[in-house]
Amino acid sequence: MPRYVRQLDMLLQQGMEKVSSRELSRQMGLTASQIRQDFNCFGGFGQQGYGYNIRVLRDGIAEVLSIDRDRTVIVVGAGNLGRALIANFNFGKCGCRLLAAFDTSAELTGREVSGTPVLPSEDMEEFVRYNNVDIAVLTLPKADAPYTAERLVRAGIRGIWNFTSADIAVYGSDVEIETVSFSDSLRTLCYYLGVGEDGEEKNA
Amino acid sequence: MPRYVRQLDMLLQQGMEKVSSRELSRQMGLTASQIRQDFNCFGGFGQQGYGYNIRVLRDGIAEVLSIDRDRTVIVVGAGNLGRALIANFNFGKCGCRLLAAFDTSAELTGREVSGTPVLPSEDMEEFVRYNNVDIAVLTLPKADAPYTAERLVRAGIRGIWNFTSADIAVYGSDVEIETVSFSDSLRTLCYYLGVGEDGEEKNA
DNA sequence: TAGATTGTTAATCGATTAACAATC
DNA sequence: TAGATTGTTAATCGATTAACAATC
Repeated sequence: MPRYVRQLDMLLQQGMEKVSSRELSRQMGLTASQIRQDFNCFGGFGQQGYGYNIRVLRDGIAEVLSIDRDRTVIVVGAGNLGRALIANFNFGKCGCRLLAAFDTSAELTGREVSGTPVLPSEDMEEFVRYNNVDIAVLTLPKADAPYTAERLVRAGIRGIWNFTSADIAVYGSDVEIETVSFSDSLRTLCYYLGVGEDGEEKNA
Repeated sequence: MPRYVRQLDMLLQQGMEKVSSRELSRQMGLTASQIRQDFNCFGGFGQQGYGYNIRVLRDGIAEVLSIDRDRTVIVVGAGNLGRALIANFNFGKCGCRLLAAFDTSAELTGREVSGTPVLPSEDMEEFVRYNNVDIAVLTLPKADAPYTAERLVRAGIRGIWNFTSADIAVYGSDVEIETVSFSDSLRTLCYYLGVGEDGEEKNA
C-alpha cells in the first residue's frame, strides 16, 4: 500500500494531475482491476470516464493509512547508518519530524549532523518522555539493541524502526516494531539470480 | 522465505540441533501447519516424532534458494550508507563476497574502508567485466542512480541491490533489481501506529 | 507400545482477476 | 451521443489452516 503513495508522489512531482487505473497498472506492474479494487476500499476517489485526481487520491490514501500525522522521531545510534538516514532520508515525506539523534560516543555528542543535534545517550529517556517522541530509529550495534529498545519502551516510545539484525521482542506492550532486514533483502535478490540461471524448475 | 534461513541461523548460533514445526511457529508467528507445508515443498527434511535437524534444513533451504553460491558484490557510492554496509553488514552470511567499492569523490578513492578498497568510478565497468561481478549495491545519490545502473547493466552486472529511492527500470535486460525502500518501511510503521490509536476500523 | 511430530489431504479463506453495467 | 474509465459483482486462483493417518 505505501507503494501507491510513493508512486503518486512521484507523479505529482512530475506535474501530473490525473491518472487512470490502466496507466498506473503499467507503471507499477499490477492489474488495473486490482488497483481499482484497492482504491475503492479507501472510498471512491475516481471519476468514471476520467480517472483519478492524483492529489486527492494521494491525500486520501495517506489519510486512511494515517500517514501525514506529524510523528516525532529520534535516531538512536549516530554511526554511519544513523548519519546516512539523518543526512539523506526525507522523514518529512513520511509525515515524520526528526528531533534529535542519540549516541554513547563522546566524540559525536554535542555536535550536529545536517542540522540535527546529537545528544548523549543518558538523556534519551528524558527526551522521549518530555517530547512525547513517537518513533525511535535503531541504528546502533546489534548487541546494544535489545537493551536500548527496552529503555525506549519504558520511556513511552510508540514505534521502533529497527535496522539492526537483532530481533526486538516487546512482550506485553503494544509498541509497533518494523524491522528492515538487509540480509532478507539480499537473499531475495540472490534467490532471483539463481532462478534466472536455472531453467525455472529443477535442473541439477 | 529468507526469514526461515535467518531464524535457523540464529538457532544454530545458539547451539540448537533440532526444532519442531510447533516450536518454530511460536518463534516466528506462523502456523505450524504452514511451516510444515513450506518445508515440504523443498523436499522432506523432517523426521516424524522427532522434528527437523536445523543444520540439514537450513542448508537444504539455502540450496533451493540458491543462496550460498558465492556471489561477488561491489558497493557503488561510498557515502555514509555505503560505508555503513561495508563496515557492518555481513555479506558472507548471504553467500556474497564484497570485492570493492566505487565513488566519484577523489577524497574517498584510493583509501580502504574496513579492508575494502574504494576505487574511482571510472574504473567500475572494467572491474565488473574483469571480475565478473554479480551484484552492485547502489548507495549513491538518487540523481546518479539511473545513469549508473545503465552503465552497470552494460558492463554485465546480473543484479542490482538498490538503496536509492529512484526506481531503476532496466527494459530488455534480465537484470534482477531488489529495491530497499526506507520510506515504504517507515510508512508501514506509521500505518500500524495509526491503527493502534483508532479502535481498529472506523472511528472518525 | 505410547508419545511425538511429520507429510499430506481436504476445507477454508482471502486476494486477484475478469467482466460489465453505471456514469462521467 | 460516443468514448473512456470507474465501481462492483462474480469467478478464479493460490495460500493458509485444520485434521489426521503415517511413522519415527
